Amino acid sequence: MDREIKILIVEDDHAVREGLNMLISGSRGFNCVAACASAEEALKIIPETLPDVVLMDINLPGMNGIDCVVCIRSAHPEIQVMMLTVFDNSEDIFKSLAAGATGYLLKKTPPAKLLEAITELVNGGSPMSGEIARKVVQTFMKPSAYQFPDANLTPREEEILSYLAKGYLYKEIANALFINIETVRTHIHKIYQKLQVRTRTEVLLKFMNR
Amino acid sequence: MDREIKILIVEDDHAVREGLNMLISGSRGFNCVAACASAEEALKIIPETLPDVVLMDINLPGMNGIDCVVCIRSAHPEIQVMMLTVFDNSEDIFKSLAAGATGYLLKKTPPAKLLEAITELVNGGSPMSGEIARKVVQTFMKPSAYQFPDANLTPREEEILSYLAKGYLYKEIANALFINIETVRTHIHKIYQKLQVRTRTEVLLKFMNR
DNA sequence: ATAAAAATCACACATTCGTGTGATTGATTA
DNA sequence: TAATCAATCACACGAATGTGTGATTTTTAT
Repeated sequence: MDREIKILIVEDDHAVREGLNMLISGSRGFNCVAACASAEEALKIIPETLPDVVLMDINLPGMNGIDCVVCIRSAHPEIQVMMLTVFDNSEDIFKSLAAGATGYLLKKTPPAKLLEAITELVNGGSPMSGEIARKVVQTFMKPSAYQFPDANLTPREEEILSYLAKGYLYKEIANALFINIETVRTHIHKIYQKLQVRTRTEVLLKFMNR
Repeated sequence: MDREIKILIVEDDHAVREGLNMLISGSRGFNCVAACASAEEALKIIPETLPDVVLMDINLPGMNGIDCVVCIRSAHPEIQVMMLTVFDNSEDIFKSLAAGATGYLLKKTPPAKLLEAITELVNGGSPMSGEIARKVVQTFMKPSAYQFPDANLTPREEEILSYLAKGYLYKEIANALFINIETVRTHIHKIYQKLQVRTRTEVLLKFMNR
């Protein structure tokens, strides 16, 4: 890890782009291999420059940053993409992560923190601004934290529920647990009563956020 | 934010517990209000001490740390819990977050980073060790994102799919769209072919991540 | 030791779901 | 204009699911 980190910037605002360029180029261990003003330009240059990290704005003319991430990651899965944007709304965050971004910083991040985050990114981390991380973490809380704990499911019921939620057929659950399918049906019947649902689909919807 | 941050430690290993206690007590702006060796002890002391932050080990005698988080958060939702453990397996991570923990650090975290993370926690962030954050972020990446957009669903099929994903029965979809249930079945049959699935549950699982 | 809870299996019935095949109508397009 | 596609409806069959009721065994808790 004593090689310079090759960075490519995608940012349509000229001033911001050049600011980032100077910051990176002027920092030991970091090398800015390109600074693009559009997603299209970046996609063209990436095969030639093969950066380690892409700093990606979301709001771009033409193709947006999130779709650009999809393109980059499908062609070069080893490239780490860090979103760098002013948007902190949930939709952008989760679309970005779903698209394959592994970091998400807000533009207000101070320069030193940005460089630190880039380093963490190439070292297998996923740096996020505080409020971003909180939103990400909170998505794990809702379903299981509110409804399920008070449903008072027994350990066995929890176990069967987990198979149910994975889409296993009753007979498959029975095979996996070495019990009769009738037993599976009995358990699921009780689970449904406790969770106040009537179908497997409703269970799935409870796992998600409605 | 000029008040001292009140911290409660739950950690069964005596040496680690005292080490943390000394670190916190010896740092300006941090105040260790209690250091407990078990979850039960913590639950008893919390109402008296009302900490801002709880540092929680997972592997504890008696009640484990994750269940302890559930108890704490249900009684005191304003208390922030940071897991502090040697375990970095996915199950512990996601159970902890589901239980309501908002931070997750590994024990190898250096003291300065730990204090920084506690500060970030009370400021609305969700500090995580690098490899933890990466695992969390990766759950949002969907391989299904490839198949869905290009599945070439017609507008009507998309519409019916949306009802399907909401858990509507076939007959309910038919009523909502003023069409015959047979038509619904035909559409769904084609949708399943295009999405390469065999059950409604598999569709839901495609919507989710894995 | 006894009561309660959890886990197991059984049977019957009705509903829902997924598949296969086929047909009609209207709109789009080559 | 002919071919294609989207949307509609129909029928039949089997698989899977959900419900109700009841029973036995094991484990846990009081």
